[in-house]
Amino acid sequence: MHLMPASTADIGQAEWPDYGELIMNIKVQDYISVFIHQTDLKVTNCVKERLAPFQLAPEQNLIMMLLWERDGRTQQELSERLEKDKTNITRMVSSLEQKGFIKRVTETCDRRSVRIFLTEAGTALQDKVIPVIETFHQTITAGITKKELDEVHRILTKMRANIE
Amino acid sequence: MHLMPASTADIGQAEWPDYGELIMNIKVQDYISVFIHQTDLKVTNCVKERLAPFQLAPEQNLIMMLLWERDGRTQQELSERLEKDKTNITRMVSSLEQKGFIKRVTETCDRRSVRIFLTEAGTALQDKVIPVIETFHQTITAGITKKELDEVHRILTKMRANIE
DNA sequence: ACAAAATAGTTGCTATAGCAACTATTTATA
DNA sequence: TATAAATAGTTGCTATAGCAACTATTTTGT
Repeated sequence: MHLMPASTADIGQAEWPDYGELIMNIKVQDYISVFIHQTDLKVTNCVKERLAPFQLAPEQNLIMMLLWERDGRTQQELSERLEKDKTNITRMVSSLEQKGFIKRVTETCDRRSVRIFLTEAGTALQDKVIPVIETFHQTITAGITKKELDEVHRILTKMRANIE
Repeated sequence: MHLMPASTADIGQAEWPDYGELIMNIKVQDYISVFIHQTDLKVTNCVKERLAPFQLAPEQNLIMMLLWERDGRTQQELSERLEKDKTNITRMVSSLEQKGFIKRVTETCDRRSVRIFLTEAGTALQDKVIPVIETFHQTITAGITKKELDEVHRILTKMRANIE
């Protein structure tokens, strides 16, 4: 029984649009999808702030993390690992290239592919950024047990499965 | 102890970049923030698909839901209710206006404000869209108990609080 | 009453996301 | 082998998000 926002669902009433004028405390935030979205925005903004000193946007940072692990990956590889559209990868890689953190090298044996390598500046960033990311994750999960995190993960996974 | 992705955190090792080459199953998805983000994208895309037949984008739909409850709201009001930047509201309202779902009326007693009213087309949309949204929420929460939803809500709220 | 401050909206910029359509290159196949 | 199909990447378009800076209007404070 979760079709309606929690505030009305527990008292088991009819469809909410019918009494929109009567119960004014209905909020779109009561929809779990909206709540997840707003949470995501707050989380992303926090990461954005913390990475701003390094000229690294949050999603660009994910690319850098993969490259710090091992560079010379193709955009295709980055796209698969990050589960992002290849067009987004193209644009993020372009941005990282403009900032001088990576360079693109066309693959000789398959000239369709581009391999991404870290520049010195890009490599140097690792020791500064990784601690920031770790501190962020310590902060956001403070006072939350592994069991609770697993529970959130499990239920969000179920929601993903529910919508295919 | 959640600074590292779950796969390495349980065995209590040092910083992950140091053995990136050895343990290849580290995924950025193991970070709860990334997982939440990807979940949000999947959820949003599902809503987007279901609302596409009505020429309504997901966030535009939230504005419509507030207006179906009661129209004549100012953009300021919409901004506060949806916790969105006023610039986003301006652009979403412009889009809804272009599609002919709403009209803007400048407030006579305070000519800085604009009140948003539904057009006939916008009003007519309610009966078609609300069932789609309700079905979506039934679908995404299928097999998930109220207790589980509350737990997710509680823990996500704690994460929000952790980052202010 | 008048200047300063606050408020409501708009526009420009960057970053992200995802679809469609395109180029270039490689592979598969008749 | 010539052609079709697949693959890698790019560009254009729309939608969202948030910051900075701007206009217009109203309210405050002296």
